[in-house]
Amino acid sequence: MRQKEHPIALVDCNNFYASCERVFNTKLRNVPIVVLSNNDGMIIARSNEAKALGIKMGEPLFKVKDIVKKYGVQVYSSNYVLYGDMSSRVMNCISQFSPDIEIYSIDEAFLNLKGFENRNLEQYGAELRATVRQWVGLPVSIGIAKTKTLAKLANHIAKKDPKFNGVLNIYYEDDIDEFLKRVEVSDVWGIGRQYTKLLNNHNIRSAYDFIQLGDNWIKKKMTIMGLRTAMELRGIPCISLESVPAPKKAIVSSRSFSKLSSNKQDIKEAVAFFVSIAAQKLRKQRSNAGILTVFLRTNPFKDSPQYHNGVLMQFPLPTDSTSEMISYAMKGIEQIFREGYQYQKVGVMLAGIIPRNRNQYILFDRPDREQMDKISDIMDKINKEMGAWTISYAAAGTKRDWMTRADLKSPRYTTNWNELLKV
DNA sequence: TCTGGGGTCCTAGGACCC
DNA sequence: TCTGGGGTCCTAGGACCC
Repeated sequence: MRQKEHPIALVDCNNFYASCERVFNTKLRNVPIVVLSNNDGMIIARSNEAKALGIKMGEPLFKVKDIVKKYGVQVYSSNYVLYGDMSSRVMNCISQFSPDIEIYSIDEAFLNLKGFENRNLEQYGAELRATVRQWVGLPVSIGIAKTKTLAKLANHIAKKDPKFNGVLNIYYEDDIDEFLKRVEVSDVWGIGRQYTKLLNNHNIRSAYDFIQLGDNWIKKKMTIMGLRTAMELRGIPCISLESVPAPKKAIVSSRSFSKLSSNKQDIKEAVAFFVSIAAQKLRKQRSNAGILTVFLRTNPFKDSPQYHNGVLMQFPLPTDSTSEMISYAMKGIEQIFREGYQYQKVGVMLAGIIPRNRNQYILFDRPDREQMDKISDIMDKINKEMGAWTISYAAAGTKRDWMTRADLKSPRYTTNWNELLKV
């Protein structure tokens, strides 16, 4: 017999980036706010007031300029240092409520509430919500159910319907059909644009409609992933809680230029810069990478000549050395760079990632391997203590005028002494 | 003028092997 | 003038997530 399902909670910050901006600026109460992607290109977060004005997620800023002007929408560049710090405050706070927590994204966490079955779960959720509000200043919504997908669904309803005061528990309900009927299939976790189109074509509109479909049909059209989603909606857990984050299998670092460039030197600097970031992440999780991919592309939204290309290179032995990676990346750029194009974006990806065991290969490898390890360690330490990019490879440049634009950034209120909130 | 960045998993199909 | 069957590994592409 199946083990009895225990309650799972999903805690999710409302309009996270927009709410973070609001915490430190009282003038932003009840005002429409949007937060922009890197390069200030498109809208990636909106306060409720901005949503009400019809501003859509992912819309380019220039398309809503009129609305912004007319209604005095407050516009911010994204400030990841601030959001990252606010996120860890929220997570610390949530952790007080359950020892078993999976941090799912910057603004969401699943909690295992095993052993809490006999408590009043609504009240527990309400307490959690009030505590985050008080300690960190951010509004959160909470859904509690038997599976992750149902917790997501409950959370979604809690966020939309003010009647629930931000907390909806459907764990005890024997009959959750009413809840499944009020959620559109496109709002189900795991069902995106393509599957929504497919399902709508078959006249499936709600989460409830979806789970009436036969397993074979679902599996055939939506792979095992779709079937898993259906099972979860039927209250059968298929997706477990991962309290220890798995090491990354791929590490990507890339960014759009502030303006297009056809200059090979710029491109090379940018690539070296991205390699440095990726390699640091790799060392942080104590892994080595066997494969480096370098890619570049022109702006696909422009009419100008298009070119995009990438090259995959294998290291003789898996490595975590920035300098070794840079030298390969430079060779890669030489291979794929073409004169005469306006490049918009370059980047690198590390793959073939395995746990690090630095000493393992020394016998078979270049004698300078140990030296490289020492250099990496020292550089990481200096940058950690004295600030990012205190020390870096010359190849990564110093001017970096190709760097991303962020003209509308709020101060780093919580992490930088010079930008503390003045009272 | 102006459209992000960083991940995951699954499947089909090709290369290759015996 | 006929052309198996079964297995593994890898990659590209497509779907999804935030």
